[in-house]
Amino acid sequence: MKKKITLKHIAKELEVSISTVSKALKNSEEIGRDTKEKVQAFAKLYNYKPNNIAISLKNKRTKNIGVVIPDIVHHFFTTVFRGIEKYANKQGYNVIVCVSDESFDKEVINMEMLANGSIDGFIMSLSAETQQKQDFNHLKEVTEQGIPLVLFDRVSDEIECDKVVINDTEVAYQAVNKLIDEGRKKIALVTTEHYFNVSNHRADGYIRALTDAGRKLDDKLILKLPYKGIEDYMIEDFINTTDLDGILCVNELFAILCMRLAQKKGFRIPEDLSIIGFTNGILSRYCTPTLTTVAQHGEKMGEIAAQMLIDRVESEIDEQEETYRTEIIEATLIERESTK
Amino acid sequence: MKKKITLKHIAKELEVSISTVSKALKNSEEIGRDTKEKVQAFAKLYNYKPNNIAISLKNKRTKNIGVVIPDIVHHFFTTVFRGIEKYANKQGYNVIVCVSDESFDKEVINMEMLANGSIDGFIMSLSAETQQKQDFNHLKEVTEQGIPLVLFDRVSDEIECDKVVINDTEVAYQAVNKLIDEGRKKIALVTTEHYFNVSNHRADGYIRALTDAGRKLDDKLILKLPYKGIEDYMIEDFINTTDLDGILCVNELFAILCMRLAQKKGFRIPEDLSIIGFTNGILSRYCTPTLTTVAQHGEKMGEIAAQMLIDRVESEIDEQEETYRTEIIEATLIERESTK
DNA sequence: AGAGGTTACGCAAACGGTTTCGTGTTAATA
DNA sequence: TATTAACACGAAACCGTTTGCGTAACCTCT
Repeated sequence: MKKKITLKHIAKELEVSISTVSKALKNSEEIGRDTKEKVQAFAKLYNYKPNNIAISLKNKRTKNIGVVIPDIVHHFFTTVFRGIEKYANKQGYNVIVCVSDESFDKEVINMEMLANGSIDGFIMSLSAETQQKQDFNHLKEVTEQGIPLVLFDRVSDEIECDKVVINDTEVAYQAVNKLIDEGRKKIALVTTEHYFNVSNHRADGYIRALTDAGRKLDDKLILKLPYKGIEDYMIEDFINTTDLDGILCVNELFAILCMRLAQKKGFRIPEDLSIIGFTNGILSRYCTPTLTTVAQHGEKMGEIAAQMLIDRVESEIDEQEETYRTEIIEATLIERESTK
Repeated sequence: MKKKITLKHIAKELEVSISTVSKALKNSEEIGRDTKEKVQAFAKLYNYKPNNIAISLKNKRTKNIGVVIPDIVHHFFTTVFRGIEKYANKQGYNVIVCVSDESFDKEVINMEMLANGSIDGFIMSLSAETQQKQDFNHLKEVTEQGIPLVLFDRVSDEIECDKVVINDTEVAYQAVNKLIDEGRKKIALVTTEHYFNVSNHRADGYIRALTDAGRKLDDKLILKLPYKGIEDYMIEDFINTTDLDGILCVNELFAILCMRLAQKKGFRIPEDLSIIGFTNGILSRYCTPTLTTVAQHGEKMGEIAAQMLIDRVESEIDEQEETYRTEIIEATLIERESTK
């Protein structure tokens, strides 16, 4: 077993001091040609690589970024993560992922674990429970310690930090307008409980589109589903008791479920019923009929979040004039077979 | 901005030595009651938390584990990751994820980045390119340095380390037998290029099942698809030119594609054609008809991999008698609508 | 009162680097 | 020949902890 070699080993072997070795490896002008060559050759031979931890301690910079997301078995979050990882890696950063599992407590614990020096900054999307409780103290503590934070998708106005979101309201507005243009008269919204900020924005778009078109709003056309533990009957009841010919769903799963259950009831899609979902995931592309959906461009979102974070991390501490940005990514409607 | 407080700050403020503070916080018998209380109160007040990096340097243990996987936007890998993260977190470990993107070079670079002290051990699944090249030097270097390594799913016999796999051959055998029991006469196999070990094992099961049933093997019934960049025509040609009534696909996507394109050609599923896939992902559950599939129990796989790794990491270095285990997880066939 | 034992704390090394500053040697200059 | 600058290198501090060991002060017992 060849244990990792350190500066000390090289120094002893070559009978020079540790500082000489360190400088020689950095090609410092201070060190003579011969010594440099000798040291560098030796280091290469033994495949010397400086210890990241030691460097982190010295520099007070870990080159790690912490990502805390509610779920990892989830198409949207993984695409965002891919973007983060891609950009971060390019900049020489590694990514530590923690999954909050939609739990407030886990989110807090994860952040505390990471905030004690393990990472240079956070990229996060709030857990369902955090959004519900509206308790953001753990985030505020972190930012007060001077640790940069970038929030994406599930954000909150109460937290002052950089953010990346999509134009939820506008794109929902567009989606509903598409349904209106198709001639749909009874357009439903299938959404989550109120505490998800994105769902609310999408609902706003839905409402605005209908009112702008001079339609009456009808509460019976809005179905709120729990985030976890959905049962078929919840949707079936809705479909059975409601007269509708178009649905906007705030996520992909809702859309797929609606489509399946509507098909089961004999609806032809898109002839009798148009369906539009959010999240351009794998389901949307491979279900039958394929699903018209809002692409959130998660990968781009991740890249931008990572860029914002790393910029913050690397900007000299003073120049952080506490002026935070919110980057808005333009989502796009991808038309497929579930609409006309 | 409240910067993180250190032992040194506490020591100065309380006019004691750093070591006294350290010991007091650990409730050492060496320190007097009064001092301990004073220090602990002060530490709590200022929310002192020891710096992870400093501790890592001291202990030569980071409490981080490195996960290198080919892809993150991929159901199976994310479920495995979830298992890893779950177990690791419970044991106080954090997880650094690097995505090799099926590239050998990225795999090597990622491992090198992490191997310089950032992590205590690796959990990996080999990239496509690595399997193709059969070049495992980066893995051997890591293990020679004494860094524990656990391979899952995409493993290789050439690497000596702990492994977690599923009983691919047996479960493929079972799956094909199910098709035989259904009375299928022309059972096809849709697989990947040869260099994926799991595909080969699954192919073995396919072949064994057919030969055990006294069937003649027919090369025409085997379709090899590229791993990326699949075009519809590749499958359509196969379906058009081959007489078949049953298909075993080595992954979920292949199964979904076969199903879609067969349906398009007028096949009724499962009446005319039975399809079984691998990976019990979201597609299998929500496509129409739902897909009979082999559940690989990724989460369990991840948990076991993490457990094996952490056991290794925490066992005293000497007792590693170089006796590696390969844990085999029993995959199970989940029957749905795509088979009778 | 002196020996011996506690008690309660501090010193310093160590982990593996980086970096500032000091210094001995040599060669160039006056 | 004495002065000095350039060169090449080493000592030591530092990042934040942990921990073995030394020791001053006090106590107890004879």
